[in-house]
Amino acid sequence: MLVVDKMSRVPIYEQIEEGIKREIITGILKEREQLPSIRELSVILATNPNTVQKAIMELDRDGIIVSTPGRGCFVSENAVEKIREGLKCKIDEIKVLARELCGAGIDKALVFEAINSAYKSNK
Amino acid sequence: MLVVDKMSRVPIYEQIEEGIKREIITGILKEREQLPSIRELSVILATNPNTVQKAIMELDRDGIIVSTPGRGCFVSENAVEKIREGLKCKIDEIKVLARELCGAGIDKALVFEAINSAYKSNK
DNA sequence: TCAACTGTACTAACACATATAGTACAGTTG
DNA sequence: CAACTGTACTATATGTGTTAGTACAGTTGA
Repeated sequence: MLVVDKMSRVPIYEQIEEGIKREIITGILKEREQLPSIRELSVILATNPNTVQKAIMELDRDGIIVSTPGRGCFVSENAVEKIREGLKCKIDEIKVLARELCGAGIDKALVFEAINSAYKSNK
Repeated sequence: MLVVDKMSRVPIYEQIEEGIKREIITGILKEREQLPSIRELSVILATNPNTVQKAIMELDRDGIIVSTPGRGCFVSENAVEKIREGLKCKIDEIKVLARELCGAGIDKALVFEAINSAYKSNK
C-alpha cells in the first residue's frame, strides 16, 4: 500500500509523509496505533533510514504522529483533525489555479465539472 | 509589470515563462509582436542572460514565441491558443487536489466557494 | 541485568537542478 | 561594417535531496 516513486519529481520524504497521512485518513492506521520503526519502514520502502526519519520528523512537528526515543512512533490522538486542518490550505492552491484559468478565459463550468468528477470518483 | 521573485522556491526561468505568458494572455504583448532581446530582458529582470535564454527556449519549444538568430524573438501567431491549451492541464491539477480534499472529508461546497471567489476577484 | 530494540543526531559523499559569469560564433539589420 | 540578434559552450557556486555510516541515550522484555 505504502509505496514511493523514485522517478517522481516530488521528494521521497514528501511521498512518505503523504502516504502515512493517507493511511491515517483512510483508517488503515488508527489513532494511537504504533507505526513500524524507522528502520523497518526504510526496508519496506527500499529507501534510506535518514529519508524516512525526515518524513517522521515533519509529521511529528505537525502533531500528526508522536515519536519518542526508545519507544517508537505512534499516530497522535487527534491526527485526523490535524491532517484535515492542513488539507484546507489546498483550497488556496485550487484558488491560485482557478485564478489562472479565469485569467486565460477558461470557462468556469469546466472547473466545476472537474470538481464534481473528482468528488464522484472518490465516493 | 514583469518581475521575478528570487526568494521564491519556483525557479526564475519558470517565473519568466509564466510572466511572458501572462503578458500575452492579458494582451500587453500582441501576437507577432517583438519581445525585448534576451540581453535587454536580463537587465530589466536583473537576472543572468542564460536564465532568460532558458525561459525563451522553452517558450519557443512550446510554439508560444518564435526566436530566430540575428532577428529576435516574436510572439507566435497563435500564441494565445497555445497558452490556453496548456492551461487546460491545470484542470487536472485541480482534480488531483479536489480528490484529496474529498478523501479527507472536506465539504465540496467549500471548494466551489473557492472557485467562485477566484473567478470573481479576477473579473 | 542485559541484549535488542527504539528515535535522534551527527558527518561525509554524491547527484541533480538552478543560477551566475564569461566567452565565442554565426546570422540579420541599418 | 558596426551593432545588434539568438545560440552554444565551459566553468563555478549554491541548495536540495538522497544515501551511507556511525554514535548515543532511552525503552522494553526475557
